[in-house]
Amino acid sequence: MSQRGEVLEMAVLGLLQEHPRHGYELRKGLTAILGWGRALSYGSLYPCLARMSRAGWIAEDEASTVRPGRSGRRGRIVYELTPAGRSHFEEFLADTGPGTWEDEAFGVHFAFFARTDAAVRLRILEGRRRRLEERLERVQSALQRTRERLDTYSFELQRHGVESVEREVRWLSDH
Amino acid sequence: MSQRGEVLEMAVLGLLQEHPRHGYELRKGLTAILGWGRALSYGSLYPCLARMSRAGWIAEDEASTVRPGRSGRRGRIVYELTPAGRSHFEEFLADTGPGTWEDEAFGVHFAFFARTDAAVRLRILEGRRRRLEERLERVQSALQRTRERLDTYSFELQRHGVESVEREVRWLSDH
DNA sequence: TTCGTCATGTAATGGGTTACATGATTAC
DNA sequence: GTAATCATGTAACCCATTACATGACGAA
Repeated sequence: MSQRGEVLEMAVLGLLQEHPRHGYELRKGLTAILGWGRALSYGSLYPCLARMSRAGWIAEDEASTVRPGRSGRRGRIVYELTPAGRSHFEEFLADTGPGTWEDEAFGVHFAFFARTDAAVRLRILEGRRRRLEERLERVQSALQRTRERLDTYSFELQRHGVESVEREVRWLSDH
Repeated sequence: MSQRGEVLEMAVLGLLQEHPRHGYELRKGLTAILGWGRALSYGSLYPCLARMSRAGWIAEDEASTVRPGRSGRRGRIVYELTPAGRSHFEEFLADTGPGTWEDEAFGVHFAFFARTDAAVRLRILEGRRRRLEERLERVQSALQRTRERLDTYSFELQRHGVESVEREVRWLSDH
């Protein structure tokens, strides 16, 4: 569970857990959570919402949804979590399995840390740190094995990357 | 030029510019340069090499390539740069256009900074910094506009990300 | 009246991974 | 002998972006 591809879906569920939102509004939050340089594209977002709606995780909030043409207001489709969607997201939050520590999945877990059980939070953080340390080791041992010195710049790029996330982990450990 | 999708290709050219290599060996360097968490997959690498070979940027180094079955050694296909490939890569290195500063393309530029003209290097670095600053501003203004406070964690995640690259830029500025 | 933002969607494309298929060599 | 690593490749799939299509609303 929560292996791959579900990252976007989990981020949507997480945001909708806070309160109902329509797609255009969701995008802002998603763009921040996913933390790719660019904004999430509508070509990804809307098909994803349609899929999740068919899957029964989210549903239109009839009360706040506005159909275009009718009334003075703009058309917008407001989604809310279904009970199924809510429990699916809880499962995701509680999951500390291997897939959890993939970069993207970690980012989503991280974004909803405030709503995550403290014990689970720590396990995820520790797993993340272990993973980053392994990564650094692999890079360093690859460097030594081939004995073929990587460009200093590339190495520093790698090292800075690992370092910065480790700083974040430390920052989180202090709360 | 160097717009999209050429990232992997440029990294290959850059590594082959140092000395001829076969695919399996290239992967190690590519994995480090591209700096995704995971290793580059062969399903990406080999088709890419075939494409580049057809395009005339790289060619088999007959002297060191070993066909399987013949002789006591393992089969391996060693590639070298063609003159066309070499000049294509030089063009890429000299390019400081907007596309240059996309995250991935920047990583490749960065990896071959040692072989890049100092003036071009500075322009690329400055552009990168400008881009990162814009990114930070967008994040912050989005935060203020919506007045809907992002989860503290997400915000710190963003901030740390930008910060760490800024530290890298500073580090590079000092040489 | 024109431009920026709000708002939703589809179709084509791109560029990667995974899973599969194969086989030699090296280290234990 | 058997497991890990070396070495190359293909086909199916995943999941994103880009380009396109449409239209209302608010502000200059």
